[in-house]
Amino acid sequence: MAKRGDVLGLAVLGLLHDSPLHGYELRKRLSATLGMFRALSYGSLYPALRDLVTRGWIVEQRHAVREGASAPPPLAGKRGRIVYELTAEGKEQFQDALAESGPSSWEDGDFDVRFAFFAQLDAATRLRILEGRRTRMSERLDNLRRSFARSRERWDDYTLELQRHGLESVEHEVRWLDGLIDNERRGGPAPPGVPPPPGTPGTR
Amino acid sequence: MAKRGDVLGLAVLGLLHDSPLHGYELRKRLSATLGMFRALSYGSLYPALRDLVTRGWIVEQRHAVREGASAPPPLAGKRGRIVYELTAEGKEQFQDALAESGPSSWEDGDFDVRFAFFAQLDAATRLRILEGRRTRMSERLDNLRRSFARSRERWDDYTLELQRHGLESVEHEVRWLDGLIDNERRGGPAPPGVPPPPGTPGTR
DNA sequence: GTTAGCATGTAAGGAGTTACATGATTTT
DNA sequence: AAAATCATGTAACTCCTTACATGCTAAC
Repeated sequence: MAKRGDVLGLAVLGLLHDSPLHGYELRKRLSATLGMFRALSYGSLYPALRDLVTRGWIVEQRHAVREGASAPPPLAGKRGRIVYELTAEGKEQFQDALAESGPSSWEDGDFDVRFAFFAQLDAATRLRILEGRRTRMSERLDNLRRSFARSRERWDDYTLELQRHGLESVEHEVRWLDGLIDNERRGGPAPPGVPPPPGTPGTR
Repeated sequence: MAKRGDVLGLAVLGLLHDSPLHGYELRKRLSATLGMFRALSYGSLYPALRDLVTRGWIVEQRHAVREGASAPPPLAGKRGRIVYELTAEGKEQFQDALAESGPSSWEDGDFDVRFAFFAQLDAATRLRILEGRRTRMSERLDNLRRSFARSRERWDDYTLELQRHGLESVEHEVRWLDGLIDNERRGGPAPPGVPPPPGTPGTR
């Protein structure tokens, strides 16, 4: 990608892996899917695309008119769609970057994008990433719990409630990861709804 | 604050409202409490403090040595703690900015900080902010549900699972807000654990 | 023919991080 | 006396957004 930890670049290559797409469409998919629930701006996307072209990971195909248009006068100085396609080198880079299962891959943004393309990783790598993420989230949980216990008297009820809710969210995330790890270990190649470990026992 | 929507400035003023604090301590509290669970860097904090000083919202009190130290030779070119204290104007600014209950106050960062200082707002303003936030989150939920339904076939199981989990998190947030609004309407001045609406029914 | 949505781009700037640099105090 | 932690600060940089600007295509 542009650099180590360029989540956007990784996501774009991943989406282009299936089929070539133009910028506008890429934005829609990035916004709707990859844990990137907030709309990504064009001011971010287009420069990133140009960067990937410069690196040779993707190539442009310019189209002057709509797909349905009869005559395809390839380009006439006018502006049309620019469809991007993954190059062979882009594919390689994508696989390498995706399989990276070190500390950076358990951080929020990185993890989400990797998870979205999990189908393209082997089971062992998937497990390594999931377990790393779980450890990371457990650490966060411990910190929150400790700071929550410490601040019990210092803060008013609203601040405490905010912290309690944050704690709960992280606990939920850890349980989710537990389910996924379980599923993955069972050799279950896909998580169809993630059946919560039989009876959905108590909170911790 | 520095500008409309300066969450950090608002949070600092809020923490200083109780008692004067120095930068290092402020950072600890900001990291541990205000929904800002990730550690804030000094490279952000100190410039922000200087900015607030420039505006006259806070003032510096320099201390050359530790509190326990005998002689307090106020300052001798050496470096010591700098304790910041809210000015009268700072208090005003804080109250005004905190009570701002328009669209920006229902965005992620803004909402969390305002919520943390809810005790200092009147019940009507609290309710307005909570309801705005709830509407905002419901919108987000609708978008996610629509995009989830639309993409059912386009995506593999992992991507779908990621979206499902995101959806679930937002649903959880909406239920949390419902509880808080309920509580607030009942005149309940504080949320002691937020009793989930009696039986904690099914997920949706 | 005009509005709405598709499509691409640039410039400026906001809000933060990392890496660096310094020094004081406390603990081992 | 060394190591850990407390404490403050700067410079460079990253990643993203906003506001602007352009033009094409479809629908009313």
